[in-house]
Amino acid sequence: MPAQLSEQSVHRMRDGALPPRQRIIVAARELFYRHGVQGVGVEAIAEAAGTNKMTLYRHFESKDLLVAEYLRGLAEETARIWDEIAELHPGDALAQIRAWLDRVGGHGERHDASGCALVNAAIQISDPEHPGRKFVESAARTRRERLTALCCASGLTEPEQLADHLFLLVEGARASYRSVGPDGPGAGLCALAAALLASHRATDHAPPG
Amino acid sequence: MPAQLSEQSVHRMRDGALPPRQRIIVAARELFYRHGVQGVGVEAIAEAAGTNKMTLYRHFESKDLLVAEYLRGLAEETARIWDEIAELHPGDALAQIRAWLDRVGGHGERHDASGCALVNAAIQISDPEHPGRKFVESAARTRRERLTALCCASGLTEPEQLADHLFLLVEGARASYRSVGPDGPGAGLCALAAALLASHRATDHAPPG
DNA sequence: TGATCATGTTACCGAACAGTACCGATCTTG
DNA sequence: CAAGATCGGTACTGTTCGGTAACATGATCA
Repeated sequence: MPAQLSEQSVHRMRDGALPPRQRIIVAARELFYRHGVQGVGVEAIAEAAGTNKMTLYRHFESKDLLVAEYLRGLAEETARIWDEIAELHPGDALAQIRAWLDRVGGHGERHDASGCALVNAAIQISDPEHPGRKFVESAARTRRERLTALCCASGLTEPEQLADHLFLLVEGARASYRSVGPDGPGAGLCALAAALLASHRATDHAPPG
Repeated sequence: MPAQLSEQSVHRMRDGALPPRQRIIVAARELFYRHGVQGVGVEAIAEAAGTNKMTLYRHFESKDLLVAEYLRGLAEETARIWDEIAELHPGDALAQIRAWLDRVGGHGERHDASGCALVNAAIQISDPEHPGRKFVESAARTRRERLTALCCASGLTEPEQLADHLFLLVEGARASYRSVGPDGPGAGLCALAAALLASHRATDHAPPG
């Protein structure tokens, strides 16, 4: 087995484009998200990547492992988003929570986020032994842990409960985004979350307003 | 086209079992939910229904229309659940809300509910012209309207906001159920919803008892 | 210059898929 | 009993799918 990245970086400058492996991942990310993991074939991915099926199979030994790589990339992006937010608001847990809500909940045009795609994929993968499931679960666990840690550090009351509450709100907004559409109940997510944060300010529950 | 239901009820008593059309619907409901609309073929459905593909196609002219019928049944069940809850707690909007939360959120063993399956199916159906999409959308709209109406009738503050809040919580719990598992943040849904209802009791934080 | 490696291309395989034709058995109803 | 309908079983079509074999091309590097 030769090294992959170093060898490819040699071939990367062929015509200024990305190497085929990267193009395949980009295309897979788009198509898997739009049509579902089961709704798109490897040939369509290869074509969208500007290559062919054979080259795809030279880089991914099966479609399941390509799916796993797709999910691994999404989980990685999720973790990266948390890091970026932490760097943007160092030491300010509440600001980090708000930034996260803005990022994952402010889906006017943006749904390139990872959480929703991970959940969607998890729904479509019924096999519990699928090589990609562990990335879905680890991403969900990471997200929950980091959100809980932020809530604890923010000084708000009942942080664990608040973290789960925020988690469910965001996940619900994303889930309903496809079935109800962008005008659904998810549109008011930011307002709801803001009210929720306000209600966890004091020792007692205060109504939002 | 001959009448369907009357002709079939004649054949219903063949050996005490359901007629094949009903068996197909039951099997499709189970398999579509477990493996996804795209993850199960018509032959597997027919076999699970104790019949064969030919009989299936005598009752459903295509797989897409079988999927549509599946979604129509789910939407119908959603509406029926609301009616049952209304009959169980007549005139008591708050009790109806609590009953709904218990029903759709108290998923220890039960996930025969329809909302989650509808959302899951919506995710897997990328084609906006699919004959089943209208049932998904109408079910979501119905659920939101009825929940909003209940919140308005309950005398709680900011009913529309509360309705969307509850909707997102429940939807988030169901969405995370598959990716995170039953021990995920959805486990505390009932407690979260109870606290949310309490926080919407009065204009100011002064619960009567 | 020649060896090497990744890539592109075409063709192919076996399986599964949606959907159909046909036949025989069974049941209801006249 | 006979007509008519449904149902089950088998076999079939054409397509698409995941995956592979074989060969040609073009770039890199010794």
